[in-house]
Amino acid sequence: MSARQVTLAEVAKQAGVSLATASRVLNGSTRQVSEELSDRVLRTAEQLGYVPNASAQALARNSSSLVGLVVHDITDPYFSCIAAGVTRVAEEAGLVVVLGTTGRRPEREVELLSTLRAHRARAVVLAGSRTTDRSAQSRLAAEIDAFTEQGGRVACVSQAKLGTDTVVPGNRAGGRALARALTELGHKKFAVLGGPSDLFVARDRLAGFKAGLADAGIAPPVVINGAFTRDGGYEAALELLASKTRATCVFAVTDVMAMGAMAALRERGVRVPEDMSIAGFDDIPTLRDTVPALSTVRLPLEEMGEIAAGLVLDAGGDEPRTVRVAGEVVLRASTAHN
Amino acid sequence: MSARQVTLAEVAKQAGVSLATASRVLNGSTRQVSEELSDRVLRTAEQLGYVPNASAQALARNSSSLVGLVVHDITDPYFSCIAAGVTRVAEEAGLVVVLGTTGRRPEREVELLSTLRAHRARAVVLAGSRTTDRSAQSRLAAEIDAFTEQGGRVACVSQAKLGTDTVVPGNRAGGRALARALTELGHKKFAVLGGPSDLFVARDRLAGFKAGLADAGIAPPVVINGAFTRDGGYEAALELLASKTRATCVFAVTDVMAMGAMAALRERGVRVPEDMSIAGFDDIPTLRDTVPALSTVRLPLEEMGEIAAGLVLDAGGDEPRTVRVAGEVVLRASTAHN
DNA sequence: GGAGCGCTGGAAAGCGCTTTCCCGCCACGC
DNA sequence: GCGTGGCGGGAAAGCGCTTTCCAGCGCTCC
Repeated sequence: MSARQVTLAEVAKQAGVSLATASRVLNGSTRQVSEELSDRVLRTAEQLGYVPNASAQALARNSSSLVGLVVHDITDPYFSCIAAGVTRVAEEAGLVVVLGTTGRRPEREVELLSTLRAHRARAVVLAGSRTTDRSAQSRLAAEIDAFTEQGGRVACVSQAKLGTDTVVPGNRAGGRALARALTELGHKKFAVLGGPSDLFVARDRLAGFKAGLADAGIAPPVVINGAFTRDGGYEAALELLASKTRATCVFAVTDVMAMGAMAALRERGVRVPEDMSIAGFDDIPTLRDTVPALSTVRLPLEEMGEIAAGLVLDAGGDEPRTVRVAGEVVLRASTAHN
Repeated sequence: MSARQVTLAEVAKQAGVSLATASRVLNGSTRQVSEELSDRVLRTAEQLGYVPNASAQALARNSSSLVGLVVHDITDPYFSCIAAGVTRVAEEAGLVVVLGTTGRRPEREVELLSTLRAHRARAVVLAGSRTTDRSAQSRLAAEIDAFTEQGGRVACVSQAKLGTDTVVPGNRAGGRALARALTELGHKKFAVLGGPSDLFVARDRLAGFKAGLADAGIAPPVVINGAFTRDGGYEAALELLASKTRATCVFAVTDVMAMGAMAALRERGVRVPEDMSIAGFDDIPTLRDTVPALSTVRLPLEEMGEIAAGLVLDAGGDEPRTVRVAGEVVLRASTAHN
């Protein structure tokens, strides 16, 4: 194995031109090369099966064709949708996506960023949501600085106070609109399965929801925090039931949590929506066919990924840019009139 | 921006040692370095925030720390689960995962492999399923050869006759076992929503299913082919209904297709499982909470990703290895006695 | 008709790192 | 006492590419 690798030098020699000329032909430089030589080089390269060594190019050019993508958990459809958007844009731009997963550990995010820096990634999209953990935040900020210092660009999806380009979904506005829609169905007593309290996304959705209830002059909801996962929703729902709170409508800050919650309700014989209405947030495509269909706030997740990738790939000014993406309330069968 | 990048040379100079020594300290070489110098180098590196330039390392060592992962569609939970397994193992090994998506275009797979080759990726996991398309296969095989020639390793998930390491899920056996389980429920008339006819995964599951029916002395099923997606399942189910076939049980070769099919049935007023039983294949975790709960064949998807990554990362002999992974029939509420 | 210019091609200097090779030093053994 | 290894340190030769700089050439323009 390991047959000698074809190098530019070999192509050049075979084609009877200099290294410089071969390089110019095979990698669109500004310089012109006569058609004759150009043809010869192209043909030889083709024939030898030449593939440029990306590491060498990266080293010589001091910039690679790597784009980082950092998510908490790629099996979470929220992230996989964003990932799809990011990869599409990156691939169109001829770049290659490096996927890192943090497992929701903030320090892992820092590590990944550092690795990406080592690889001289040209840009990074941070899709994991920020937390209120001060020290984690500051270490992350330091890494981000180091990264941008080096000429790399960084964009975040969802809330971030990191001075980077950001795609901000309308978490608060969405939560608020959802609350209003639900009050219009006649509900008066709400509960919220709120995700980890230190997560900005969760906090914003909750805050918006509370504001929406307040708008309608309705009492604040009972809030039960839990993990940002299916199981988190499940546990939180059980806790809600155990607490004997008399809510008629539950808002889970995530579709995935809502799924877990519905499972819990079902197990306990609570019918949705007859006994309890439930709504989520995100409108995960994979979950659209569930029964009862989940009321939620639709976020254009793939598009958000695309936007983030777009931001991070075209240079832009020094000003951090912010793109707001609105959520749209979608009422389906999981919420009923009360 | 773009403050000068800290290089090994600077660290070495600051620490008052040679480049060689600094390199040896900072990248576990076989050579020993005295504790004193070692400490000095480490401290200086730390202090200067030195991060090795991965491209330069890759170039000098002629091997990178990149692992490729090629999937058709990262939003498909089947692939995202596998991706999770692959990334976990790769990250534990200190490697970095490059994610490529093909959008189910075979030529894109070839392109990606070529890109990965350019990056001197040390290994690639091909998770997309193979088709019967001869020419696409042969071009892919050529790229795989080129890749391995260069010292890279390749592993495939699911059926592949490509001479690479492979993780083979028990598609046929699973289909067969499922068929038997369903006949034991008393069903006699089956339909299959079969996915694209040129896809090995689909064919195998179908073939196994047919074999299982034959085992039970039951007539072959009506087969309706469609795309390997939710919408494919939806369309196929509509077609099935339109065909007036009198099946009491439908097998969709994929959970995702089964979801689409259930949606179609529901829309048409066909109750599951009362009027029609339905089963899928894969046991996608995200879909486990659907109602009615989907009967299926469970595949340990994440584990399959882990295994594939494991195969591809530890050198192994020249013999292509094959790891078989069994599917386990899980009957739930979507299939009823007949 | 010669100075100046634009254009193409090639030589060569890096890019930041690894690794070979060599050198000096210090036991150690006879 | 002196050859012999072994060992830690450094100089320097690459790894495969890009890009600067220069040389040569055919023009145009006074």
